[in-house]
Amino acid sequence: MNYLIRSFFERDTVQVARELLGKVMVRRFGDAVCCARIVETESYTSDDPACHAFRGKTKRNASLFGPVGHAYVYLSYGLHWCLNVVARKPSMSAGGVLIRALEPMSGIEFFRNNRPWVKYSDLMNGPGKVTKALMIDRSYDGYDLIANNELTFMDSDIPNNYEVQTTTRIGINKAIDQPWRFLLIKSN
DNA sequence: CACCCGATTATCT
DNA sequence: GATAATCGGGTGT
Repeated sequence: MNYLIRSFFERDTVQVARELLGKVMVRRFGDAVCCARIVETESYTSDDPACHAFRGKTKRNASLFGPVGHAYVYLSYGLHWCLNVVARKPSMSAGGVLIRALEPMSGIEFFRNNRPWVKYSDLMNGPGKVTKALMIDRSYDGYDLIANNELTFMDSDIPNNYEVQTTTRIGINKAIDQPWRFLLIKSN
């Protein structure tokens, strides 16, 4: 397995969101290497009213305008951190892919560290849960996910028994008809 | 500077 | 399936 390179993220944001399905999120806690498959993403770009960057650059969303392959981390509902990876073609001013859900593969005991009581199936099946399990907070906003190995992506093929689903995005009230949400579902 | 509300989750029933 | 929790940005006074 190889790490994803920066040019992977320097393409159309929707395409990156789709192709990120099945890739592996790698999280290192000290010497421990923990992996989780990406199973749900959403695309947000600066020409999209639902995107934080739609109304221009602010202190909060500045990372979305920064180099691709870096993280954009923001607080949702005053409670939860959400992890995005900056991705866009060069002609687009800002854009990112929201990592909405992961499926734990290895190092699960580390992912459970914060919340040992949660069911396996509730561990990373939501954007706020993803950041809890990965122990991501505001300090990772702007973090380079390509140049570092504490948190990064590995290339991987989608296993045979999974299928890709495309739906409209959820939890938003603007541009709600765009099919920019991508899921990986076990088909057996 | 006050007010409003959201790319959600946990914890009830 | 309803609702409380909780806070920083955006917007407009």
